[in-house]
Amino acid sequence: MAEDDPVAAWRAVLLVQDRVVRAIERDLDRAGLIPLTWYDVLLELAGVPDGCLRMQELGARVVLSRSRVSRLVTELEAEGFVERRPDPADGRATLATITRAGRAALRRAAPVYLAGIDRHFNRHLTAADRRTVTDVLQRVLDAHEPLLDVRR
Amino acid sequence: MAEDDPVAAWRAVLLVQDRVVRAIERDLDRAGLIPLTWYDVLLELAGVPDGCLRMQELGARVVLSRSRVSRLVTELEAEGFVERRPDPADGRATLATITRAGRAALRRAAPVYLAGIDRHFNRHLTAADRRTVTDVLQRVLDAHEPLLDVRR
DNA sequence: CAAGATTGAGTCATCAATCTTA
DNA sequence: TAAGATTGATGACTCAATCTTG
Repeated sequence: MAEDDPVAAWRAVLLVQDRVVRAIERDLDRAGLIPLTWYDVLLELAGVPDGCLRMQELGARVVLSRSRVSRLVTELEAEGFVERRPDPADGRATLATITRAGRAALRRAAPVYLAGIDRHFNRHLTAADRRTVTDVLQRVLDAHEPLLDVRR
Repeated sequence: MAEDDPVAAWRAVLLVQDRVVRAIERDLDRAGLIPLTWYDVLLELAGVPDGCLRMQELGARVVLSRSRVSRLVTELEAEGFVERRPDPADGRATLATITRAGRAALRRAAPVYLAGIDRHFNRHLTAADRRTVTDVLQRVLDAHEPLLDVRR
């Protein structure tokens, strides 16, 4: 078995990300729930005390560009899951706030999302494996963005 | 430190994939080399004995849909990096074959690509970490696609 | 009819330019 | 002048429908 392939670990990350994301998206779609990008945005907002974040902050926490987040928030607003309001502290900034309906949609999707992560990913790792993967990849991430922590 | 977050390891995979892919794409672009999707396709073709693969096989090895691969091969063909020919064994199938020019383009991009993987990913892992990540994620992959091996 | 590949049409995502406020 | 956010234009990607051969 060739353990010395310098690209194997990286290829594994690429392939696993692709297969697992597709699987979870399929699960959510089949259950008639919100798409994964909506879930990720709502989850970030729900995870912060006031339920609101500046557009920029939101973009940094998610794997999407600022402009994509802007369009996504427009869609979420149309659905009543998020509200936009100006930041009182800085007139240039916009705060996206999760609504009660947004939290409800998130709550409905959560079981399927968590079950998906479990079934398509966690199930195949021991607790120790998960810890190692988290720690190791956190170090990679630190090199790219020192302030981002994968643990919420 | 909260080691019990059931989503942390998965989030780490998501974020690392995004940050590292973007970094490598930027490196290739700055050096005036082929884009990452072209690299991946050419690499798969170069890695197989005859330098040719059925479109379907190619799609399965890369993180792209069959239709995307079809369009990509059209672009690569226009550039002279790949040739299409019918499979003599099955008239329905098309074989994509890497050309001499394709191998040359791959060879030119390889140093930047490999340096990117090293600088943006491998550098932050010990050899033991890499092995663990590879083995663990290979198990996840096996559950999705039993026949795909991350080691070439 | 099923398998393999390609194409038409539409969605997703980004970059660069623009608008607004600091 | 720069920072924050949005929009116009464009490219990347996918799904479903189609064409061809087994």
